[in-house]
Amino acid sequence: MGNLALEPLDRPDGMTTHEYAHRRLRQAIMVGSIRPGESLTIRGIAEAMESSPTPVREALRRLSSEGALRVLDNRRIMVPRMTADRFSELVSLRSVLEQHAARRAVPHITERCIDRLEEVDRAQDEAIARKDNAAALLLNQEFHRTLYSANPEQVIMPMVESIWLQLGPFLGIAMEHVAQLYFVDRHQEAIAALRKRDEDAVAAAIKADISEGIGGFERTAIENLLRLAGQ
Amino acid sequence: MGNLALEPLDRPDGMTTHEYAHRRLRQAIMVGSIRPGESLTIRGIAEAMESSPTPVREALRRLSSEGALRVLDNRRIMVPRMTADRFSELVSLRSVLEQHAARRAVPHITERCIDRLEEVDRAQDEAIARKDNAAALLLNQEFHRTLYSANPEQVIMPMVESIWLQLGPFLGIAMEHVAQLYFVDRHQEAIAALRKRDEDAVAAAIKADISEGIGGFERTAIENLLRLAGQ
DNA sequence: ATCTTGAAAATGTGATCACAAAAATAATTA
DNA sequence: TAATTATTTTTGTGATCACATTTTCAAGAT
Repeated sequence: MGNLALEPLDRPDGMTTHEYAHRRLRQAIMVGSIRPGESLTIRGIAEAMESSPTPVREALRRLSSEGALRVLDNRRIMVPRMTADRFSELVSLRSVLEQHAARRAVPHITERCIDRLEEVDRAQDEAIARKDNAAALLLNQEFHRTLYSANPEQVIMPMVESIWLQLGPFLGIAMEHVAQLYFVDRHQEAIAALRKRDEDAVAAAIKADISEGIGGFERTAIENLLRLAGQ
Repeated sequence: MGNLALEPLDRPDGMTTHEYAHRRLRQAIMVGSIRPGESLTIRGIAEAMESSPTPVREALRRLSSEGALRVLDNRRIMVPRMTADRFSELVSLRSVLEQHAARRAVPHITERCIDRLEEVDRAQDEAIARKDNAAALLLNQEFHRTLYSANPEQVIMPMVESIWLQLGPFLGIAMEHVAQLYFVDRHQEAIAALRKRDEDAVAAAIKADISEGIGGFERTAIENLLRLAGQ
């Protein structure tokens, strides 16, 4: 069980063990470095991160509540397999959810916040230029997160993250089989709309960003990809 | 810590202890029988349900990932306090989410499923007639759940349940201070639309059901209610 | 009386252990 | 050789314990 794709992570002190385990597993799943169907064992993970079953089990339970993991009848835990139907369900929900999140953020947007968005977008462009898919993926998420988090009342963000978490494994597969992920960037469009505080335009930009990005996969392409990956 | 409003629940055999604890706490929160601000202790709950800290802690972690509980900096766990802003955020998200869930369910609706909806709606009307708020609440949820679950690909339902979970405590307060909850019933309208497989009409019915139901609380009414409840 | 200090109790956290169920492997039989 | 059974190992689960932090409460000082 040493083959677990779990990169060590920065651990601020005061952070509990279960919290650390949660973040590490979460990130691994989010960028697709744990293959769907691969079964995770509590002891294996505990050993890999030099702790004990108790906090790892707590982390796994949280992740299963977040939709990132599925508990089978055998009580074995794994990253859920992707299907074309599930994918389409996830993408359509993502679109609706993030459009709504964007709208609800607009009234709270500050110039300071827009500057930060520009900055993140620039960093993402650099990551794309140097063909660093994983970094670009994380920076893309960072962009969206920064936008939606302008709204101080955070009830939507956890759900958006849950969607990302569920799409993660598919992105991992896509990155393995497609040399270079095609990144769409409607971010500048979103930023321009934000400057004008135009909710409809912001929502439209987000919708386009999603539907042309991850939503751009054709159904048959997905089925082929999944077949190729032996799912 | 014996004053925990935790009614025992049916426990099918084979159900794990942490799962049982999770369901029991979840239901208590959902119908608003745990007061926001009341701090929950692991040992207290473990004692109340005659088990030990380990599985209870797992249940609490899951519930916090589901948005039902909040972990403070002191690591104490409590039901989040409601605010007028958070309430409005929750209701608007609920509306968007459930309209989408309803639309995605329509293509999968069967006659058998509509019959079941009729049945649940009838049961809810009976509960309302005998002024049993808690039962009516659960049956109302059952109606919505049955509808959305017609869609076999279940990625939306957990999020809808998360919203319900977060609104639960407020409903508990409302039930304490308003003698009788005013139940809106756009269910017949939804059923009629379902028979015609009219997505727009179904979504409209759900939207009305929510906005005239829990969404019908005026902002000032909510603030007064919360002040009254000492929140 | 109010505030401060110190001890005692309560609480969250994580490691460990025992047990039962499941999976994997070895041995046996047809 | 293939299928079946028996044995061993692995794994999930939950109770318990030790430790550190927090909270509570009582005694003392200002």
